[in-house]
Amino acid sequence: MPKTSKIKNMEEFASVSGLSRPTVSKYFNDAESVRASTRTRIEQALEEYDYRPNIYAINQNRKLTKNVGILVPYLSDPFFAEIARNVEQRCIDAGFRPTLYSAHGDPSLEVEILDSLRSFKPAGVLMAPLGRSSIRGEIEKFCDDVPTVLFDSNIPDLGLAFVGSNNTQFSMLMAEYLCRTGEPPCFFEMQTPSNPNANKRRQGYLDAMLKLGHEPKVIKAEGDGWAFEEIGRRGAHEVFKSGGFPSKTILCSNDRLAIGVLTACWEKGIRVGLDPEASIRVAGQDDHPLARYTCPPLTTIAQEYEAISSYAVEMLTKAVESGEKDHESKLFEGKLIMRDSA
Amino acid sequence: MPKTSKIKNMEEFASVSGLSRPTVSKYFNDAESVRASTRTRIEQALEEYDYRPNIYAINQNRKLTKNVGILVPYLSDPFFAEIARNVEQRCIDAGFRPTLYSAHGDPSLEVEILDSLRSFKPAGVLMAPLGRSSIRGEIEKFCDDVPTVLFDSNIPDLGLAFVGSNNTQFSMLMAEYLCRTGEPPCFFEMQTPSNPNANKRRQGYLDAMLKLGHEPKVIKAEGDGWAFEEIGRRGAHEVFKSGGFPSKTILCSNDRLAIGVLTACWEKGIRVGLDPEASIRVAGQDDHPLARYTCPPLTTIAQEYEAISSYAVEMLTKAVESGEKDHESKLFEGKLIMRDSA
DNA sequence: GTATTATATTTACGCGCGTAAATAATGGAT
DNA sequence: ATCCATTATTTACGCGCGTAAATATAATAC
Repeated sequence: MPKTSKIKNMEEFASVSGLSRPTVSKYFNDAESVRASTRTRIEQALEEYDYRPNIYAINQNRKLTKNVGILVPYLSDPFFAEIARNVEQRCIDAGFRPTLYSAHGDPSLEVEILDSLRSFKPAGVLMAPLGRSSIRGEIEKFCDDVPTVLFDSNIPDLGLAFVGSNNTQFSMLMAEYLCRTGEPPCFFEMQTPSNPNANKRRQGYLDAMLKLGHEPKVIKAEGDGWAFEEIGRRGAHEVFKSGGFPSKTILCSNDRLAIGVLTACWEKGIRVGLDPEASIRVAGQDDHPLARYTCPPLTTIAQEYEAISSYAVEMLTKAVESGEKDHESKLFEGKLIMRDSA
Repeated sequence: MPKTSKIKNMEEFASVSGLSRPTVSKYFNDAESVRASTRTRIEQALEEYDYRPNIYAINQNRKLTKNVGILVPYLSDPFFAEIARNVEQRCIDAGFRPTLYSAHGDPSLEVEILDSLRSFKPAGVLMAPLGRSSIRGEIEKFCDDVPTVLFDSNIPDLGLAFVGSNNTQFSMLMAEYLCRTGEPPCFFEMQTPSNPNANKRRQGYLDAMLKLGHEPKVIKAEGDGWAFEEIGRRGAHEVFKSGGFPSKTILCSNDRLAIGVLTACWEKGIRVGLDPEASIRVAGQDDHPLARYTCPPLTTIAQEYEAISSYAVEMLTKAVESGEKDHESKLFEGKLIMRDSA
């Protein structure tokens, strides 16, 4: 395959493939828009001469690009890494060119990213907001300008749509399971949770306990930021110091917190799990990629990663194509994943 | 701040700030290149009118953009997420515009990304290759065209530079520590490791054992892909079935594998750690973000995340600015992180 | 104040492509 | 062969900016 001479631009490429530039241009915008015989000629020339249209020149003149921005709050969190991977793939499948960004837990960086995203003229943006600490005003302005679908964490009435999990149901489901199988759980969470999902989860717990006639007990761990495991570990140690948990069953607001609690238990010599020798049960929520590998493996609620991803991208595609702007909201239920920790 | 009228292009912006377009253009290319008084005028106008140059038009005419591509093999692996975050930040500090990509463990996707990266005309690329399964030819062609610094996993003689860890030293250090403090370790690794670092680590173990006069014992876990924890878990169970590990000390090729081994031990009811009741010691390598939170917390070798990141970006910056092409290689030593697992 | 730099303006061209309109060629059906 | 509908070509303009050269202006030195 001797790529004879370097092709510099579409003009040259058109001439070596024996066509005119506008025709070739049409092909690159939509391969189906040219006659089959023409398509073959272009594709043959493409194999022989390896030419790619200059993306900068392309996008300069297109009102709308095929770019899609994906923004998550914290990419080092495997949960977001995993969902971002999913979303990215769906975007490619839908014919977009996704680019991945992480706010690294910093609200001002989040706004900065949105700002630079603007100049990319994206067809749309898929965004999991930082949550509590997000600067609503700036995000709102962005959503006004760019078709944006929110996922994971909602900001009421913002964007084209919100796709996420029914966090209230998550905690209810788990609380009911825990009540059914042992001592009613207490609820362990961060004092200043980083996003509103945590509030929904607490509420779900409270609702379930009320419904089942048990007294709810909420315990809060101090700490800020995204080092959830450490916050969970320290928080649990604090609780141990001041008399221990009010129940032998601990429902954690999320898996990473639960992982920290497990570590604290280990450090205290407290055996966790279902077997008779264990004195405590611990459960999480999210089905973190490593939840299956904790000791004991963590009982949790699985998010519908794939359903959320595909639905979010579907929403965006629909909105981009139709230009509609009616706000929609879709919540997926979680599934109980029973493992050995509870 | 009444952003009076929408500014469409640099011409308009120049006129509202009372300057000529070429001057404004100079400012955006390098703010220091214009007189201080001019700079202030532009920046004042910038606050009033919010205008951003069209990045597509900019990059079309620049021979070299300020874009930098960052490519890692698997972003859902917290190790790579963490190092990518570091590298990204360094790039921003160095005045680049980084964009993050993950090959998601797929060699063909890796090549595809490089291919699309090409059309971005990046000033440079920072790449952690997939390793064993990388398609050398394609990557070589890419490195010929684009200034590329490899990190984490080396491909001999490719790119401007390689920056990574001294993996041989990692295993030697750990093996020596383990020998000093208990029964000499056996080495647990994947049968088909996903990158050449694993080979260096095995060699380091072999060297250390030879030097200390112990018989080395290498155990291989079956399995392919990036689900290291599962491979480690299954592999350990296989070993247990066929008589158990040849030593009470297990040095794992990496932390994720070790996490799987810990899980298998838990499932087998085997107590791991330093305390007298424990029957097995397990150590890992990498200082995975969650290594501190396993039960027991994992003794491991810490990679110099930040040193590697900053050195890699430094190499790239130097090469981009000077245009030099001499291949350089820099390895950082690891530090022993003693925790309770060994 | 004049000479010397440093910086800004004017003018003009080019980048690689989208896109529109008028025209020409092609292909299939009758 | 004829007509009509598709599809390709020709021509031409514009996008927003980089960039170069010649010129004009401002800042600094003496």
